[in-house]
Amino acid sequence: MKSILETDNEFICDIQAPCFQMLSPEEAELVRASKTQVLFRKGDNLTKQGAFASYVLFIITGLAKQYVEGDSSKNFNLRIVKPGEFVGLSAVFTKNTFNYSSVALTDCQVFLVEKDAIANVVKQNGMFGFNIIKRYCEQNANLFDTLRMVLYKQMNGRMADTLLYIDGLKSENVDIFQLLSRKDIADFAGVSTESAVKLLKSFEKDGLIELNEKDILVVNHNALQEISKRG
Amino acid sequence: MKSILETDNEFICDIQAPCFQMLSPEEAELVRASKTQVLFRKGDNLTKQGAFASYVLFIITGLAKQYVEGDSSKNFNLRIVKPGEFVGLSAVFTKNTFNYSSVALTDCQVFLVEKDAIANVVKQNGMFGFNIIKRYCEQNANLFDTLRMVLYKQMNGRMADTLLYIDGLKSENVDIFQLLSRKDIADFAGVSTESAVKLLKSFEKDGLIELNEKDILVVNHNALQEISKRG
DNA sequence: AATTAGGACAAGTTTTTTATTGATGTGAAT
DNA sequence: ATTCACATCAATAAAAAACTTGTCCTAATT
Repeated sequence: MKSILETDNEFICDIQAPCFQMLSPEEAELVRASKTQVLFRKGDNLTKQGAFASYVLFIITGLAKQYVEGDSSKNFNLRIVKPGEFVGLSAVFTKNTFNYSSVALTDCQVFLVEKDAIANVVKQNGMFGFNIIKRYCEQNANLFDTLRMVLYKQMNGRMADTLLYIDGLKSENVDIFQLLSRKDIADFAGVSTESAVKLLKSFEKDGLIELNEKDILVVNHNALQEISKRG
Repeated sequence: MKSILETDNEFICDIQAPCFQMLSPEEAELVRASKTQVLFRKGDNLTKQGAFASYVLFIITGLAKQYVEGDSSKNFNLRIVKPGEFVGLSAVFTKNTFNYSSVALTDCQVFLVEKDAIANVVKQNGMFGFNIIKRYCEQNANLFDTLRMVLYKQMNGRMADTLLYIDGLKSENVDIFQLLSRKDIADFAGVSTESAVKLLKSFEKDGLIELNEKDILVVNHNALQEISKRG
């Protein structure tokens, strides 16, 4: 009898993600030996800000949101994590604790690999290491963009950024907006929930977007980008 | 500026839990050096079944529920974790992954200690080790009781057990029932939610308990124990 | 001093979740 | 074959979250 939560050992070999394809058989074995697969259900925490991070998470299927926690329910959303992406890469190299939380927006099949295994493989396999570092830098760059956004832009610009970002995920995930509450969107834009509601209404009135229940359709892409630029 | 989520380093010294009192200053320092404190918000996962377990959790304040996950939403609740108790002790000695999930029923201030630190202190300090083992054995014994319950008892007996167990927590935590849904209670008794509702009604009709909204008052303690014994 | 940006609060509405009840089905035990 | 001990399904009611809107307040900008 095998629980639905348990791992099929063959799974890692089947992974289509480019970064695992470039491993030699021995390296793949190294990873395989220190990995486990977990089904995170919708709403489960994948990581908790401040908790010890002894492993890296690799999303196989499902979507999660990554956020930083502030004081009492003041969260700020950093990004949506998609299949093929890592969470907690910083754990491998330096940080011993997660510096953000993340939560499953849908059920997520996730791969956990102990950080030592990843570190060893990185040391052995330059191409793999390069890829990991590249991913890490990308996330970092996005973090700078985010920082700039909250530092220099005001509500309209931030909401425009948020909408453009989420809309960009729609190609791969049509129902992304169904998974997000107004509070989620507000936490991406760094505004209060009420302000988010009002901003969305006003964007709709101005013909920039269309609101259908929870779904949001970006109608005037260029104008939104203009607002984003103006700040 | 210090986030509410961050640790006050002095906290561990102030801990009143007997098991930390018996450490020598150097041992306390060892623990302190590999610990972190995290605020888990109501609904956050403290542990996730199947994820790597590199640390032990010690509850300072708040309540959590510990449960095993089965197939799609078939969970079974093991226990309520109270302040002064550990979660994940098995990680220290053998198991590399958590074999259960747990979730905060209220906001929880939790202490995480890396397992190596605990292991080292246990090796040095016999009394501390004895205490840890004792706690671990207690949890284990409860597990056997639980196993017996689901193996040999049927609905009425299981619900009686569940009510007696939760009622036993009321002395320390009057509003414990407010924190539990009917599904939670059902998952403790290992019955369907609908059966739980019906059982509670029937217990009320028989004058064993009183239902006031979410709160449950055990009126006839002895009769419940009798039902528990009969199975 | 006046305007602006945006949060806080309050109150109402809608949607989602939880709880409840009855009816029906099933497999094990008699 | 029948009963027992449940689970499952469906429909409804009730409670809790989430969403919406308007009003007011404050700190920064003009």
